[in-house]
Amino acid sequence: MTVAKMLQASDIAYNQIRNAIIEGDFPQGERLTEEALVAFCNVSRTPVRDALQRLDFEGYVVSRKNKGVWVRPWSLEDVRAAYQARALIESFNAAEAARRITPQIIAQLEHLVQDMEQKLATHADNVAHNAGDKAGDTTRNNAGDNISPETSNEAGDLAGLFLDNNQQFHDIVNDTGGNQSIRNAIRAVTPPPIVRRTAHVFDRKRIAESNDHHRSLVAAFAVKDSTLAEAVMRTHILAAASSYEKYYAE
Amino acid sequence: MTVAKMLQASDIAYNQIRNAIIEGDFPQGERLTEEALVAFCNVSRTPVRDALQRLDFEGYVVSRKNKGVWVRPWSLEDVRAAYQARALIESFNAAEAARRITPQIIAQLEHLVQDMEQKLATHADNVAHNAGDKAGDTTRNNAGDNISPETSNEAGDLAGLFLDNNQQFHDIVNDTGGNQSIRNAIRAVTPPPIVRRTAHVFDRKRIAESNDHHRSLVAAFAVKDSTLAEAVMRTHILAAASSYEKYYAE
DNA sequence: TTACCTAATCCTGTATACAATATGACGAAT
DNA sequence: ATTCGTCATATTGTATACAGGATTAGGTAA
Repeated sequence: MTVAKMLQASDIAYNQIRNAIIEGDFPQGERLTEEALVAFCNVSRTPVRDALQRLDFEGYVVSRKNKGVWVRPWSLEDVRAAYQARALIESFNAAEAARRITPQIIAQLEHLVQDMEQKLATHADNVAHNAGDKAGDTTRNNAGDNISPETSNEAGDLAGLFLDNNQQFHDIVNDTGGNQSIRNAIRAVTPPPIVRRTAHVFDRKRIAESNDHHRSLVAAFAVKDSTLAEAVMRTHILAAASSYEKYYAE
Repeated sequence: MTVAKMLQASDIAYNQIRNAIIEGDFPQGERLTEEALVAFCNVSRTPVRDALQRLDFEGYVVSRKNKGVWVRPWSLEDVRAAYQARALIESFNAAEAARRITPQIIAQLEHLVQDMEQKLATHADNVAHNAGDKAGDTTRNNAGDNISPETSNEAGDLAGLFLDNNQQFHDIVNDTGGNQSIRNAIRAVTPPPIVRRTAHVFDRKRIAESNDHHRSLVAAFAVKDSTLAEAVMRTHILAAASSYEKYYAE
């Protein structure tokens, strides 16, 4: 019995505002008044305020007490810092994941790698950047019983497909590390706006390269080589940072 | 002109609930209904909900959508994980701090070390554990123009004095590292409830030892030895974890 | 007795009116 | 002309009433 998942107002607000920021409808640095967002989302101020607090935590907006909320600007320096931090923490966690890995998890990762490979073979280059607001499940916090979807694209362009695939891959690896604090730290240094922007910067060649990193990581896991896993993960993340820099240098 | 700082309702709720959790008035695992907190704090549900969202982010409570909020239980395993993560990230940041250090910052750190040394000399052992709710300034988010006080004890026992001193020391070092993402990550793996609990576990000998670590760190900074600074910081944090484990083994 | 269904109750989510604070414009005094 | 103070306006913070989902108790059927 599929009951047509009912979305709560705070989730509607969260999804719509987040999506507008990602799509650039609300430019960086722009002020977001609650009143305007109420009109934009068709919900009341209470869920809008809830959503803004979440978006603040996740780095989409900056909020100043009694003043208001602005779309968070990300300087190149900010992005560099985020990737540097992520390289440190996520590679550390990859080493631990290599120690705890199981055949089942390896199979899941392998499936994702092959899936992406197939998509690379069958899809044409950059089609369009439509990220629908297709009402996924929601999460209230980072430890609830609902799992955040982070979904964005289901039949979209290659970059969107890669974004989802990559997200799933990293989620599995990060979970395998097993340390909840590390997971929180990774979340803190993996700002969704940047991940999304970076993915959309990737061309076919870069996506293929990234998938190759995933394949190498699976190979390291298969022999439980934690040192190699750590190095591959660091390479994978720093390469993404490099691509981002290169793209924005133009 | 000191105008007797006016506290907003959401801050009152935040401070009172947090303090009650720290003091153990709300035991781990206990459910906190909004209604009860309204009575406890004498503010309405709106600021109570704001406070709960903040406390959720900071690890004081866990929140489940449409269900409610519970005081977060910290298992020994959770604490171990937090310290392991903190050792990784904060020591990395200490290395960067060593590269960016200035004479002014060294002077500040030195002052804190000497201040603590004097307190060690003049204060008697464990007096009492009173952590007043003395209405400090507040912060809305982690990037606002208000600075979080994190104050807890001004004329209290030695452990309380150490807690403040230690907090200030680490804040300065962490800020010196300069990478905002790393700072966020450190925040994510430095759960205030655990830091406070650990500090109250420290006896005079452990406090002195900890202050010695601070002194060693300052020495490493003075010669800009980033490798040494990293190692000292790791030692400092893992030693705290060890003390915590030892204490709770009894 | 046990499993399941129903209904009453509790509690969280939402809307909205009101209060307090910040912002900007206008005018007076220097 | 410039600075400062005051007032009007805009916007955030708070209180509270209402709506809807979740939990539990009671009762009925197997």
